[in-house]
Amino acid sequence: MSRQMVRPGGRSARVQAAVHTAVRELEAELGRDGLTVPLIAQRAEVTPSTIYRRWGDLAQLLSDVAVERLRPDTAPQDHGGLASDLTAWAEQFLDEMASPAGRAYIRDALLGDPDGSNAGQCSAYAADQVDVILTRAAGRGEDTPGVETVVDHVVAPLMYRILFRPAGLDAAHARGLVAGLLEGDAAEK
Amino acid sequence: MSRQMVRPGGRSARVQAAVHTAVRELEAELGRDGLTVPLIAQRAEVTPSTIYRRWGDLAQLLSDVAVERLRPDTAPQDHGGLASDLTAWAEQFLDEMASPAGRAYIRDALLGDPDGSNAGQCSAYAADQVDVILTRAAGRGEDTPGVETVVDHVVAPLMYRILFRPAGLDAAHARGLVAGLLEGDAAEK
DNA sequence: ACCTTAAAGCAAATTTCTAGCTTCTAGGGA
DNA sequence: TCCCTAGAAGCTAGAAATTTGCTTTAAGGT
Repeated sequence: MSRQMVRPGGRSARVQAAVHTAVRELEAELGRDGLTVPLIAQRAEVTPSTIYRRWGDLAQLLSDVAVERLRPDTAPQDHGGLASDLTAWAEQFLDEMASPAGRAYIRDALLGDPDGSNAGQCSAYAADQVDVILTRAAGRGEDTPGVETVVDHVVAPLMYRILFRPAGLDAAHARGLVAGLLEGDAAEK
Repeated sequence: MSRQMVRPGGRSARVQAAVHTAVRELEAELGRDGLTVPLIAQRAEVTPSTIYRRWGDLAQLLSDVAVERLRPDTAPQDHGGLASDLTAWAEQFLDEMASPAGRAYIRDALLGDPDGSNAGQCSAYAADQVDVILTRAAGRGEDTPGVETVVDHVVAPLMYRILFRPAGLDAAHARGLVAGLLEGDAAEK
C-alpha cells in the first residue's frame, strides 16, 4: 500500500491511524461530501499541513482509506464445487461492490490514485479470492480455468457495469457470467 | 450530455464553448495538473463564479470535456468480416483508451460524474460502435453474438485492465478476447 | 546516551471557493 | 417591432482551503 509504509512503528503510524479513523468516523457522521481536510485534521488532532504533506490532497487520502475498506475480510466460502463456489463468490462480490457504499469506495480508490497502485491493489484482492477458489477446486481434481480467464470473464464484466452502467445489474447476471465461463471454456489455458 | 444543453444558442452557448476550449488549450500547455478553475476562467474570459455555478467544480467540468474527447469520430472500419472487424476495432479501442491520454480522459470522465451519466455516455459510445459492426455482419448473413455479449467479453475486460491493472496489456490480448468470444459462443443470445 | 533525519507542528501568505446582489440578454408575447 | 421575463453571467467581499518556510519533536541507528 503505497503511502502506508512510513516508519512503521511510532509517531507516523499513530498519525496515520488517527487520520484514517477520523475519515471513517466523519464519513459515517457527515457523509462522503461533508469531508474536508481541515475537518479531518481537527478530528484526528493533527494539523492540516500534515495531511497535505503526507497525502497531497483529500482525494488521495480517501483513496487510501477506500482501498482498506475494499479488502476482503474473509476467504471465499467453500460450497464443495467450483461452479457453486464461483457463483456464490460472484454474487457476493456484486452485492458488495454494486451497493452505493461499494461504488463510492471504488470511485474513491480510483480517483485519488495517480500511479494506479491503489487500483492495482483492489484488482489483486479480487484475483486473490478467485485464486483461492481455483486452487481449492484444483485440489479436488476439478478442471479449472486460469485466474486471468476468470478475471476477464467474470470480474471485469461486473466491474465494468458497476462503473459505467449503473442500471440493470443483478445476481442473475453474475450467475450467467460464471455459467458462460464454465461451460464455454473451462479448460482453456 | 448532461450539462451541455443550456439555452442552445446565445450567450450560454458561447460561454460553454469558450470554457471548453480554454480547458483544452490549457491542458495542452500546462498538463492536466496545471488546471485550476480561476485559470480556466481567465483564459475563457469569464468569471470564475460562472464556472462554479454551471459545473460545480473542476472535476465536473473536466468530466464533461473528457466525454467529448472520448466520442469516437469515425465509424468502425469495414474489413469484410465479423472477426476481422471486431478484432481491428478492439485493437484500436485498446490503443486509444490505454494511452496515457486516453486513461486520463476515462478517469476524468468517471471522476466528476455524480449521477453516472457521463460514464453511461462513454459506455454507450462503445456499444454503438460494436452495434454497427454486428449489424453490418448480420447484414452479410453472418452469425453474430449480441451487443451485450461483446461488451461483457471484449469491452469490459479491456476497460477493467486499463483502469485496474496498468501493466501487461497489448494488442495480442485484445485479439485473444475477440477470438475467445467468437469461437466459444458466437450464436449465444 | 547521543546523533541524524524524516515527519509533525505552527503560522503567515496565497489561492480557491461561496454567496448575495446587480446587470445583461435570448426568447416569448402583445 | 417593442417590451417583459427569467435564466445566466458579472462583480465583490468574505470564508475556507491550500501552500510554504521555519521550528520542534521523536524514531532509529551508532
